Amino acid sequence: MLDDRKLDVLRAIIEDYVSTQEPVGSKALVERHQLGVSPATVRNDMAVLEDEGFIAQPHTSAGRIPTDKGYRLFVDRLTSVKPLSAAERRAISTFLEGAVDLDDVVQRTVRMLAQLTRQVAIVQYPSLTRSTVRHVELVTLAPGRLLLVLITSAGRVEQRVIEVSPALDDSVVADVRARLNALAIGQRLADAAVNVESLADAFDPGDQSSVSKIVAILVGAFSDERSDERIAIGGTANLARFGEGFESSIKPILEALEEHVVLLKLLGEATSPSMMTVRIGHELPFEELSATSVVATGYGPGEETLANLGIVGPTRMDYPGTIAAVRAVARYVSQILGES
Amino acid sequence: MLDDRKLDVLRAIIEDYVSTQEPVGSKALVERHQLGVSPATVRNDMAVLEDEGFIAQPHTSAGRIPTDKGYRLFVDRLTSVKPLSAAERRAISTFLEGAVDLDDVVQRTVRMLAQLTRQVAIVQYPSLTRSTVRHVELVTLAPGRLLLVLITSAGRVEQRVIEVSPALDDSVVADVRARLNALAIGQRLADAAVNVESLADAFDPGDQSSVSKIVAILVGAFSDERSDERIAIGGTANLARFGEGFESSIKPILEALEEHVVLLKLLGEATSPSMMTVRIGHELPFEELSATSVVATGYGPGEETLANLGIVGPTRMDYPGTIAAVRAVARYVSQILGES
DNA sequence: GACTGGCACTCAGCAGTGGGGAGTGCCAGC
DNA sequence: GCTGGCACTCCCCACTGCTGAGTGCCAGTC
Repeated sequence: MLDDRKLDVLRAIIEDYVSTQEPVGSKALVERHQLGVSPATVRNDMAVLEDEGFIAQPHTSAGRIPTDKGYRLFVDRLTSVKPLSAAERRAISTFLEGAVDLDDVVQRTVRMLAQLTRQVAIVQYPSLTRSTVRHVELVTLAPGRLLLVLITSAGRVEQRVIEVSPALDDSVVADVRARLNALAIGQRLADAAVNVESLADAFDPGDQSSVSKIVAILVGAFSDERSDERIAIGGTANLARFGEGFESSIKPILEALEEHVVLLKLLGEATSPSMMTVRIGHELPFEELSATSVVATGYGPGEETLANLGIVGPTRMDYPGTIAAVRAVARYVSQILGES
Repeated sequence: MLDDRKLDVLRAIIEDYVSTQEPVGSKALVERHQLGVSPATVRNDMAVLEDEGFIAQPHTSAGRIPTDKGYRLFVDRLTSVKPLSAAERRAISTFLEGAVDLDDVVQRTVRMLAQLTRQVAIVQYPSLTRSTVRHVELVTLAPGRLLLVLITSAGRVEQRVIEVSPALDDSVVADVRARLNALAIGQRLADAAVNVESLADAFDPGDQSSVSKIVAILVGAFSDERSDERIAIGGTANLARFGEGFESSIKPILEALEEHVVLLKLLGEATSPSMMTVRIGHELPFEELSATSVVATGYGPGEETLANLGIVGPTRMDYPGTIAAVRAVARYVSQILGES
């Protein structure tokens, strides 16, 4: 049904449309690509492609534009990821390596991604619940006033100030700290939460209520899903670039960017770092975003996915280039997180 | 030169233009406002106002629109802040009081501000350098590996992991901690930095290099100007609302929002919490933002300014309402920060 | 002197018109 | 199965004339 030449025609249409943003006709197509056939032949192929739903005509006497289905076929079968240039790779790695803490890593990543893809970039902060405990610290600030610090494998630091009454002896605090660490270090946060739950039982009745409170707050920090929603956004200025007839699509995107819940859904369920998710137009679970595509992937050290990152842009985008950029950035971030 | 009626006319023009977004003519003006004179008279007044540069005509046979100078006069002399409704006040206070930590306070503030003003809201995180030290904590994570935690008066917590070699005895660590706190608590960060500088001299020669390192890192945290640049943005979706002819102005705004340096400049030098800064169109230090105004103020407990917050919107905005909202939000945040 | 009604004038915006051009579908021929 | 040719469609653009909102000015009135 779709022989090689028809696929070539589809590819050519998409490439031209992406770069010119205008419907492409048969004549222009043979001029710009070495298809080796005449416009008339291309027209016949186009008619077939249109029947199959891969391209469409905005109006009778216009060229063709790709449909979501056309982009889908293109992404799945007609393109191989084009590697980034050496200069780009170098730029990514040096820029990301300059980061001083997790916050900085995420900020830099989102910038880098926006710059490379010239789209709106979204980076989810490494999930707390999916990381492991590196260290728990508990210190007395003042009698009855404790500071609890939780450091995770991804370098995230959470702290809580706890008021306990009655106050705990320093020796008890030290004991709690030691036991907490013994039970939690190296565990995933969810497991650690279970492990520490009954810690208070081991203490003097007089201290139990205070210890319980500490444990409760630590468990709360372990499972704070608010922190899973933290997200960084960059490159919104690129939205203006989409423009010229794309203005109507910019509003729903801006709205989506405000709603972190929507964004998280767009980034999708955690995919493994080696997998790319590309969702095109109506494939997204939001009708208003029918002119929008999302390219996302997971990231994290090794094959473990800590969180997702990706970009949002018009369906009319350079998929090979974008996919390559997203993948490359995800790899570098993963690597950096692995090191620290 | 400008009698009361002319000022009334200017006020009426601004009010109508802000609500309709269209040039307003003399006839419409007398119909919608009780000016007590005929259109012809209004026309004469308008001619004077135009001569003085307070209003302008987009083209010969159109109504008038206010100039930046017109808005300026309006803001300075023709308007009194209209108080928020009781419901709005209640909404602000309950919403902000639900915040669990500083990050949350800032996030909620920016949301609230965007929602109330229907503009793009910007909130600068409480400045580190301008706050005082509440507590410094120093604990041993492992031999030669220390965790330094700095808690400021605004509730900000900064932490650093420090590797020292040779490792310090726990007793030395405790001593360092005690001395640091003695020197720093209650001080402004900048002063604290000076105070602790020569701390290392008091220790054994063998420990001095390690202590110096700790001090150096603490001083670094005290004066980390990166943290002064932290900013939260919200309500970008409101940009789309500006639209219809305002599209050309949306791009520079998006670009400004990307550049935190620009934003900080827009928010302006720290003004006291009781002062509002309104900068209109060309009064802003960026030419591209000539169709944009900024309403900003400082916030912080008491008369002390910790940082700024404000909104960015089209020059054509409801100044009285916006000023009232910004002021109210700033007060509530200040109050909340004062409590915690 | 200040206000008003009247009037001529200006000009953006809109609808209608018509040519040009890009692109198509189809068909007959190779 | 490909190609050249041809009739057809219809967007786009430039041009036109009209309408109406709005103005500036002037002479008249209180």
